[in-house]
Amino acid sequence: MLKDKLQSDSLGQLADPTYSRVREKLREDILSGYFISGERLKIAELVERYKVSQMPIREALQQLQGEGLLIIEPNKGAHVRKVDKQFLESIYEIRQLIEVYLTVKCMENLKQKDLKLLNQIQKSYESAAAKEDYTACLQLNRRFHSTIYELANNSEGLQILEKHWQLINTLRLTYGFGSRRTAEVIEEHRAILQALESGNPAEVETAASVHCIHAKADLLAQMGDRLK
Amino acid sequence: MLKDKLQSDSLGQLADPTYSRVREKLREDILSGYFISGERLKIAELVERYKVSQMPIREALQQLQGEGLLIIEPNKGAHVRKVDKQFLESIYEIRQLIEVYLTVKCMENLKQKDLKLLNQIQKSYESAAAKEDYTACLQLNRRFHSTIYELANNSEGLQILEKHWQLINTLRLTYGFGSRRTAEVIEEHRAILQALESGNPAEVETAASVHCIHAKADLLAQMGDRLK
DNA sequence: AAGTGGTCTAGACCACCTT
DNA sequence: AGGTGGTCTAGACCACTTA
Repeated sequence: MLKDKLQSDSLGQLADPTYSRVREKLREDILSGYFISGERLKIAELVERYKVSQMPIREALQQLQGEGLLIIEPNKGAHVRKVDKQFLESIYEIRQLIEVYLTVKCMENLKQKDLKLLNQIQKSYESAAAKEDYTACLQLNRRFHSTIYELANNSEGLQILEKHWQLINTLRLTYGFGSRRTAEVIEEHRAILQALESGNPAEVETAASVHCIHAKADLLAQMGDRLK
Repeated sequence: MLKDKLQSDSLGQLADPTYSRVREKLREDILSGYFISGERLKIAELVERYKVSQMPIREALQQLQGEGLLIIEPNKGAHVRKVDKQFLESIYEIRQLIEVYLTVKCMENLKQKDLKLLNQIQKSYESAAAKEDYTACLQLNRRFHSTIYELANNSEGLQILEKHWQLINTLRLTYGFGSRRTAEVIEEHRAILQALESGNPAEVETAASVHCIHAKADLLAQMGDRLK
């Protein structure tokens, strides 16, 4: 029995609901610049473009509004939020506050086995980087950080950082992938690990800050003139 | 020509779209404890309860997921997020980070006319408090802070704080309104204003922190045993 | 293997902005 | 007043879970 409906990806997992796929595609189309900043998104056009009906489109729009990429006004529709330098900087400023806070706070609950796990993830990252497997790098990078954040026991902060991740990850995939920053990332993660092991909050704060600032600078540099 | 459809509120403004009204009502019903923590919300039930069809329900659910009150899993529906002490504390921790940051950062752009406006808002607050007009107090309190936040030029932080406001405001309206905290709020706002006028960042940081910590303590006290 | 409940489609309705 | 486009309803479809 052939299920031609399934548009499962190469990982072989089941197809997501339509609204999820539309959301991903729309996010890409906004961040890649297909839709112009400030443009009004008309549902009829999107229905045409993505070949689905209104409901999944609207759900996707709601979700992207939650991510800050759209502004929806009742009875007036959705506008694309300007993704300019100022927007990205505002996100990274907030990110830094939260990342540093959570990384320091995780020390309260950090056990030996957690440090072991982090070191293990780090090792995997380093070997993925050596093999130039950047997809694995992205995933391991994320796992490294979310392991730390989850230890901090702060659901709100975690949720905000997850939201940002969607956005940043899409930007990374759109503009220059396989960043040559892997070597730097390895250094910075090592510094964070070492600081966590030392148990010195000030050291952790510094290491986390540095990592975040560099990540921001790298992304902005990669996007370069396409911004604004 | 009678428009019996309009369920406009006492302020005389036009009725919001159905999904907005459903969202507000649902938020109330979640925060007031009508729905139990972790309960699965079935669309059919909500259709019954709010007397509307599925689409506005689903849009409201999406938006509340964005606010962190719900967790939606594809093909599995929506669960109510536990609104317990830990959840509220995680929100206030993040709030404090952002509030303090934005309040300090607004100093970069703060002009004389802005200080004048803030003093004016503060004066209005004090006279509303004297008249025990708590609805006006809530609004003026919000205006005081959003005026400051907007000067900080950080759209992401502003958006997060707005999101929190929806939640906190609903909690305030649900549990003990007309808080006896107005006198304290007046003092704390004065301290913030004075710090801003002094131009001393450390002083601003302290004043903003204190204000946020007290707000949290007050809300938790008001909710008291109803938490957990 | 049936049932429950989330998801999608098509079309009607109605608010807002033109002429 | 007419048109454009957002919003809502009803019912079909289909994924996931019970027995």
